Amino acid sequence: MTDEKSLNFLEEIVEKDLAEGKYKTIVTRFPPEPNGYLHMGHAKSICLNFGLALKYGGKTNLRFDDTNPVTEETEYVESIKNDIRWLGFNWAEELYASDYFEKLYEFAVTLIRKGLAYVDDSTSEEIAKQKGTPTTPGTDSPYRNRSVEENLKMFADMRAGKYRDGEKVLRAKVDMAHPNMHMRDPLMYRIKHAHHHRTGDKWCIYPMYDFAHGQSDSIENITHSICTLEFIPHRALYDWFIEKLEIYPSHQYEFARLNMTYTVMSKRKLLQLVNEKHVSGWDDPRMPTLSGVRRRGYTPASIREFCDRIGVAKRENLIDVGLLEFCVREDLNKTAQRRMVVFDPIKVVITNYPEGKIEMLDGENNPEDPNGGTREMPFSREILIEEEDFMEVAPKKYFRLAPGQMVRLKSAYIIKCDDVVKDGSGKIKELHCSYIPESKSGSDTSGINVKGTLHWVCAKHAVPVEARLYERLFKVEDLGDAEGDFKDYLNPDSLQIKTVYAEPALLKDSNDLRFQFLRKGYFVMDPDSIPGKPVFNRTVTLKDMWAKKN
RNA sequence: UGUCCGAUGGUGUAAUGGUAACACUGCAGAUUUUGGUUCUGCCUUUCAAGGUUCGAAUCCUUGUCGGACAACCA
Repeated sequence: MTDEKSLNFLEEIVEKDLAEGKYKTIVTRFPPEPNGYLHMGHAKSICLNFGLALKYGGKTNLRFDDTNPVTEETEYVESIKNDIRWLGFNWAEELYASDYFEKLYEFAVTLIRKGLAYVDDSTSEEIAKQKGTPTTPGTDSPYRNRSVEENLKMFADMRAGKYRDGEKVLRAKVDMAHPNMHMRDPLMYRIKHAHHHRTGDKWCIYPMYDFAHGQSDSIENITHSICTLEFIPHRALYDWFIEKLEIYPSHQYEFARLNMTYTVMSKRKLLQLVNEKHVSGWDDPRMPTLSGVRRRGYTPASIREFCDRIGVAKRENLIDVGLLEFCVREDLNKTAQRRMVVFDPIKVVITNYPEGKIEMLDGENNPEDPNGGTREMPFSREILIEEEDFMEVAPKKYFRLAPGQMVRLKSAYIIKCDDVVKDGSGKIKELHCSYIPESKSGSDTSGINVKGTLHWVCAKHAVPVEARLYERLFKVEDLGDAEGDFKDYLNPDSLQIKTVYAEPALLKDSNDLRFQFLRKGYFVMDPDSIPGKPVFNRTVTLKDMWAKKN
C-alpha cells in the first residue's frame, strides 16, 4: 500500500511514544458520564480512542465516569454500551469510576497526610468568592491551615455521615493566587447523601471530576487520556495530583470537539429538546444522537467513515452536515436494494394495453451489485406515476412526461402521452398514454431512445405506506453563532408525514430494512411499523441536480 | 484586562525549512433504463507586519481575530 495517509497529531504522539519505547503498548479509554445518550460528538471520540488502540495494537477501556449520583442512571449505562457496540467497537474492560471510590478515598487521606489537602467549612458562595477572578488572585480560606490530625478526623467524619450536604468539603491545597483558576485550591470531595446507581448508599461523599478522572486513568495504566479542548486548563491539576500521589503517570491530550451545521451537540440542549417535546425522544430520527441517527437509517460504517474524514485537530470546527449525508449515500448506494414508491400519484391509463392483463416484470435489486438479484413487479393498464413527472407545458430541458412526449417506465415499457383528462374544475384527473409493446425492458427492439426514465407502481397493486420525511432540525447553519434561545431556530418543517404508494416487493421479499426508493432517497423501516401499517423513515434524499436548478 | 489554546480555499484536513495538496461543497461536461451512480475538467487557500534564511504555511517577535477558564457538573 502506497496510499500513506498523513497522521493526525495524536497518532504522531503515539507513534513517537512507541518509537522511543516510552510504552510497549498503548491503553486508551472512553469515559462517558451515564447521564444522557451518546451523540455524534461522542462518536468522534469513540472512533478516536478505539481507533487509536486498534491501529497501534493496544486496548481501550470503557469507563463510566459516575461520580455524581444525582444525575446518573443505569438506563444510560445500557444505552451507551448498546451504542458503542452498534458503532462496531469492543472495549477491553467495562469499568466504573465508582469502582475506585475506596482507592480514591485513600488517595485523599494520603494528600491530607502530606499537608496537601484540607477540610473546608466555607459555604459554596464563600468558596466562590475566595477563588477570585481570572484577572485577580484569590484569597485563602480561613480553614486552610487546619492540622493534619484535625483534617484526618473531619474527613473521616464526612465519610461517616456526620455532616449534612454542603456543610464541608475537602480541598486540595495548591495556590489561591495561581493564574490557572483550576489550581486555586480545587474541591476534591463534596457531601451528597444520595443513592448511587452502583454503590447504593455506601457513600455520602463523592469525588469531583478532577479528583477522580486522572487517578482512574492512572489506576488503569491509561497511556493516552484523550479529551476535548475545554479540559486543557484541567491538565495542570491532572498532573499535580498524579505527581503528589506518586502514581502511574497517565497523560492527557486534548482535541477539538465536533460541531455540525444545522444541529446542536450538547447533552444539555438535546435534553431540553426531549423534555420540552420538540422531538419525540432521544431517538427521534432528527436528533444527532446515535440512537437518533440509527433510527434515521444511518449505518455504523457511514458514521465511522464520517469520523475518519473529519479528521482530528485542535482548532474549533463546524462540519457541514452534507459530509455526513455524503458518507451515508456512499455506503447505501452500494448496499441498499431499490424499490419504486410513488409519493404524489397521478393515474396513467395505458389505452392500448389489454384490459385485465397483469404482467410480472423483473427489476434489478441494485445496479451497483451484480449479485443483487431481481424482484418481480406487477404491471397493468393502470399505473401511478409522480405528479411532478408530468407537465402540461414543459420547459426546454424537461425529460419527463408531457403531451406528445415519450418516457421510459423503469424496468417496463416506453410510453407516450396522448391525452390529458381533466375534471370539471380543470384539475388533471388522469393521463392517457400508449405504450410501445416492443420496448419492453431487457428486450427492447423498438430502437427508440428516450431521455427520461420514471418510477411507477401498478395502480391495482400499490401498497399504501407511511413515509416520514425529515429535514434539518434547525433553520440556521451555526447555532453557536445564533443570538438568543437556540430553540427559536427550530425548523417547523423538519418532519413531514405522508402516505405514499409502494410496489408490493417493498414489504414482501425483502430481507433488509434499508432501501433506496428510486429517485426519492434512502429509507429505512421504523420500529413504529406494525403489520399492515408499515412506516419508513427517510434517511437522506438522493442528490438531485434537476431539483436544485429549478 | 490575567492564563491557556488556536488561526491554511465556502467547509474540513494535510504539507513537520524546499513546487500549498486531498476530500466535501459549488460550477461545467461525458456516460447512464434512477436528472442517482461513475468519469473528466474548473473555481477558490497560508490572519497581518516585521525578522532569521539561498529559501518560511512551517522558526522568532509584535499585533489582530476567534475560543476556553471564576459549577459542591463532567
